Amino acid sequence: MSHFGRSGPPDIADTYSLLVLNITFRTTADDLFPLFDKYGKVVDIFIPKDRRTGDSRGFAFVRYKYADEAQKAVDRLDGRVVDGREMTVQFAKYGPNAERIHKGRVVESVPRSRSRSPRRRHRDDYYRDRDYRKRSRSKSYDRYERDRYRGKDRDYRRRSRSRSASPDYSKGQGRGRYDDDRQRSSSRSMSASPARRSPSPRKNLSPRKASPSRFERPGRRGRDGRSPSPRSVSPRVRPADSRSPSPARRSPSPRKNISPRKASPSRVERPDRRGRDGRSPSPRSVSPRVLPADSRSPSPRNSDVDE
DNA sequence: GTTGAGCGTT
Repeated sequence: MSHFGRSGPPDIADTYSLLVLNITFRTTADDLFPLFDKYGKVVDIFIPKDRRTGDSRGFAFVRYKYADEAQKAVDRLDGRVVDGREMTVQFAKYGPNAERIHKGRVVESVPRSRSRSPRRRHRDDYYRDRDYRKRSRSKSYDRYERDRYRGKDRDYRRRSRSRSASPDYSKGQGRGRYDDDRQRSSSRSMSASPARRSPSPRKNLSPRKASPSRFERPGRRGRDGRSPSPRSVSPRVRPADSRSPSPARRSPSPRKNISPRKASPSRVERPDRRGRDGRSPSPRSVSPRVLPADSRSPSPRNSDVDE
């Protein structure tokens, strides 16, 4: 039960919702309650869950009774490491009580310690979606549509951000994961210097921490920190493509290709977008014609141009 | 067992 015993939103007449982002997928309202309750009266905590899987989505809504307390919680708990993850606490913009917050002075009082600018776009989307829902007749259908659209949009944004290379690497964008993966992969060569992985590059602007690592649970932070991303699992492998014996032939097995001495730190971006996108759900070649050894067409053309 | 720059519950 995500709620505290009530089935549904409590009295939102005088409550102020806070949006808690970047929490672990296993963090529950019970875990967040003591944290937020310390700074004020928490009316309710709600953690949205996925309709399909039922798991947490990674964010939660904490309702405070008073705005000042909520703001204090935002100032204090924003950036706090919970369960090995740095959660982001801010006032909820969209929601049942958003109007109330907007009317009040809280909307302007938000310190916005961490400048998270790119958010207007989502707002637009949300409003657009909302409007669309009004026009739509089927509600449940719309829900699924929204979910689907959201996932797609999310993926697209991720790629865009990756290329944009925003200076504010809040979470490293998986850089640490890559390093870790590389390090583990090339166990023989310890060239990968893990010195670049900073625990928390962001500046903790919480001068006085009531309890820095009070609720931090030892031992659990390592599990989420190194979540292996499926994107970097296997580079594009071309089956049955032994033609064009170029000098730098890429052997079918990616493992061999990785030469230990070649410790070039140039992390080339793997254009795995199409791989993940699954643009071709239908196998273009169910039976990849196995090129016989005798019929190996030299094909001087560079077959690398696959883009 | 799986994700992650994200905004809501029958």
